[in-house]
Amino acid sequence: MAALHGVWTLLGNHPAVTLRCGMGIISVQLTHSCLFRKLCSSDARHSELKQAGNPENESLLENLNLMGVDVKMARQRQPGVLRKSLTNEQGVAQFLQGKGASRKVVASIISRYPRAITRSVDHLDQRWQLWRNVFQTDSEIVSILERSPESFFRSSDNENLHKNITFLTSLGLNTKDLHRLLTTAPRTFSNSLELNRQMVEFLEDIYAELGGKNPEQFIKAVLSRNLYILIRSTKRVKTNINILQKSLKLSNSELLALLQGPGAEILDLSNEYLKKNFNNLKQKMAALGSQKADMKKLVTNYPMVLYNGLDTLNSKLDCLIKGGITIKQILEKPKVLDYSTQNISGRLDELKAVGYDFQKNGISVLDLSRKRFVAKMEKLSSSPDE
DNA sequence: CAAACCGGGATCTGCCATTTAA
DNA sequence: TTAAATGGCAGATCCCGGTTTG
Repeated sequence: MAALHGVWTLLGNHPAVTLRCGMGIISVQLTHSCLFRKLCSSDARHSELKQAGNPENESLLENLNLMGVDVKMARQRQPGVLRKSLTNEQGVAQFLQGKGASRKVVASIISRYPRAITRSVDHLDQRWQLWRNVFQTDSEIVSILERSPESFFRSSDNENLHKNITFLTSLGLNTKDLHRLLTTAPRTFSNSLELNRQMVEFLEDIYAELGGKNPEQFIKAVLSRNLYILIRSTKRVKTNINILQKSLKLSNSELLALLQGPGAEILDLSNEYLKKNFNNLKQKMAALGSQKADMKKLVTNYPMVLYNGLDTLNSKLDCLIKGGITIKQILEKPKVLDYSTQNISGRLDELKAVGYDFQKNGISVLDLSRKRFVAKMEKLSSSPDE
């Protein structure tokens, strides 16, 4: 059974097919023929194993076409919507256009999240008002809708949305925090209140376990340092915290400081990615001849180092070393790793040309903003001796 | 004055699987 | 049984400049 399931997963991406073909042994045959028919047909619509009694709504299709909706995309995403007899595509389109969305944007929204057309105008009105509690203008909301239609439309529970806003406010997040949070991770709004609450409670628990005394500020610190936390699973965050603690052998207070400090920024990374980067960093550091303690120091001061993928990080380090920078210097100024390899190597070249002495002057020049760096270079070239 | 510190901006969705509702 | 709702996942940095400090 498990094997079968695996096979279906591998064959992939046709949950509707799988379901409709049933779960029994005979169904393997059926599944194959279903897939076969699907694969062999040029026009998915007609061969799609649509059951006899439930065809797509032709007039709806026509409407959508007229509106410029990519029907093929819509069908692929939410086939059920196209079979509904009652939809509100006109109302939704008018509503969105009234808020400043262009025809094209509306079409794109519906193409990417067809279920949008099942919402009533009243319902949309309500939802829009709720979003306006956080966003100052309609156009801000429109731009988020354009970016991520799903964030706005996936849930139809306005009451839940309202509770979420109340909840987030109750955590002590001010308007600006809220705005930042929802601009960046609009899905947060559509989470169930329960899900958001679970994450917050999970963080509070961790915090208490580690002996923290001010949960409210901890939550605020973590959420504002990592706006994606609330759209991650507690499992993921939990695992990452464990990875950090185990790999670095942190004491409670060290971990606490890390989490409410810069460490929050890497909590949303996928577990495997974090692990991989950790291992790579460990190896790389060892290869460069630094101690275990250095690793701890680096990650503690600058957790973002783990955000860099394996290749990126290695090439950055190599580039610095090649330019005559020592690991010791990098450990003192890990922020240089913030910049792209390109940027770093460009600067190294420029500095080399004027004979900059890193031993004497340190490597802070490397993590200046471009403007500041240019100014610095001008000064250096006009008075080459300092 | 420069260096160091620090937070924030851009953007981070679109898909799949499972559960719930009708 | 189908569609709706919801949870979860993979993906994989770079840069700027205001403010504080020395």
